[in-house]
Amino acid sequence: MANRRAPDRAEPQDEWAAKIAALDGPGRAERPGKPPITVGRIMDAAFALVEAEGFEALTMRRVATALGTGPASLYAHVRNKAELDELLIGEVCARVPVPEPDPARWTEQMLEICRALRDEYLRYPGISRAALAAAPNSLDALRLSEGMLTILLAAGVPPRSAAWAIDAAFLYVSAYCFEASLRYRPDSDADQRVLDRDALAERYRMLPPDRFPSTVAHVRELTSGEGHERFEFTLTALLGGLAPEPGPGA
Amino acid sequence: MANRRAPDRAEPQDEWAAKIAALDGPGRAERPGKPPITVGRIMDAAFALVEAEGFEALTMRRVATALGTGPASLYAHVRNKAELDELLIGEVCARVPVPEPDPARWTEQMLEICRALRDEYLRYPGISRAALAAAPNSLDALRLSEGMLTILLAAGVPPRSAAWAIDAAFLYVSAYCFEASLRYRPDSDADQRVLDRDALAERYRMLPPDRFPSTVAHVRELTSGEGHERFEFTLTALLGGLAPEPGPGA
DNA sequence: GCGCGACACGAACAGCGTTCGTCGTACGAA
DNA sequence: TTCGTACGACGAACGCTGTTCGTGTCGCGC
Repeated sequence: MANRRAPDRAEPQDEWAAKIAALDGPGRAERPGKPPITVGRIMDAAFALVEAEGFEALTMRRVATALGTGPASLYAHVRNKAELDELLIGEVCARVPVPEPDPARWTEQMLEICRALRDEYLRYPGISRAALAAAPNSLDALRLSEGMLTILLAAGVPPRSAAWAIDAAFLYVSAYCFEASLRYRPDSDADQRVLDRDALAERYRMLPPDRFPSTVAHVRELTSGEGHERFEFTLTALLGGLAPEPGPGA
Repeated sequence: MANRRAPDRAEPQDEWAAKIAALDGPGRAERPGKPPITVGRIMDAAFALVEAEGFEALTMRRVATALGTGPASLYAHVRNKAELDELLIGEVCARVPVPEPDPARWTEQMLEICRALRDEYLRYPGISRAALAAAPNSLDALRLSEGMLTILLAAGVPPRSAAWAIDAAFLYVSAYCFEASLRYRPDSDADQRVLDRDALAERYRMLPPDRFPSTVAHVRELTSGEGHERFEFTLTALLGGLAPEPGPGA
């Protein structure tokens, strides 16, 4: 009864409560005396694997091998691969600092959070795919959400707009990183489906101008964007639409 | 030599040219006299499968079974599962109508395209995951991109902003549909990881108010959004940041 | 010293994408 | 008409995935 494996349907609400209760406990208590297999060790191995070879290489078997054991051993500490994914995303979110709200700098503060999350995602190529699926299910992600919400509310953004904008920002950051991790695959020459900018521009230029006049006329703009300029552009535009009315009324 | 299977590295530029050249040919010419296995029949079976059981069920084996054959037979007409995915995404994009640019209604016209694409994506649950990977590699997707670009340029949006906004809009629509297809899984009771709105609100309310003050104070806004209100909100905000200066200057 | 429970693990199952080699057939050449 | 050939279709298999069952083995409490 104690170890009863939940039917994957009724229990999660209880687990959620347990997670919340554990908030005040010793965070991530890892006894240094014990050498055996742990959730922490599993996560470390998983992170190392993703960092080195990308999210596609994150396999229960490979994690187990990295830990010097078989795949079955992992399932005593992690219910699923999906749960492992969620744990990784949670840890990534936990690493993102949330600044104290400063209403004068709310846009910049939002960008700081998104940038930090982006960099953390990009450090583990492809991991954002898991984030797209698991985003709102983690307490650590909720911590980020809470931080953003506080910043936006303090800046005077209406609650509904703030809530929806946070959702959109999360979604965009994840999708951006996912796409970036596809484009930016240095080693794996196996599946070079995505093109670098020059090849893309070349392809655009090959298009028939009568059918794609705007595209061929603006190849440069379509393929422009150094570093994370597009990232900044999109989030700035998104947040710009939220600008509250600071002056006359309240 | 004629049937030389490309090393997956050098040829795609030629294939791209071939696709462009085929633009003027008889579109999707499918001889009604021949009953054998065709790319068209493969795509039809694939669409039916995804529509009925979601993108996860889209398997080479299942497509082959639906066609009354073995999986190996498909590889004569489709190089990869990835190529099959791209074909499906292309077909989906091809179904989205692109309106004639009307500078007075540019925002609404952009929304029309995005809504049509969204509905097409949502008709095939989870297919947008493939879109996130394959977006800019298809001529049909480029047709949409061209249409949006023309609309934005005609409205006076600066080219660089237009190009980047189109990218962001594509990305958002795909990510939105991907997330929606996760939340909205009617039949499969196997993996009920994602919660409906009530359960989510309940979880939010269980949070400790001292740690998540803004979240618990605005549960209603965080879980609100009937239908596609969030979709409209985000795209409107994104496009709102592009509003050109129609008046004084040029 | 003994027993019991919890943890670890080897082996296996079902399914995936993909490839190899063979088979059948249908068409062009003689 | 008959043969040769070439090509589309396919059965079987490979290596991989996530996951589970039953067994083993270790260490702690009594």
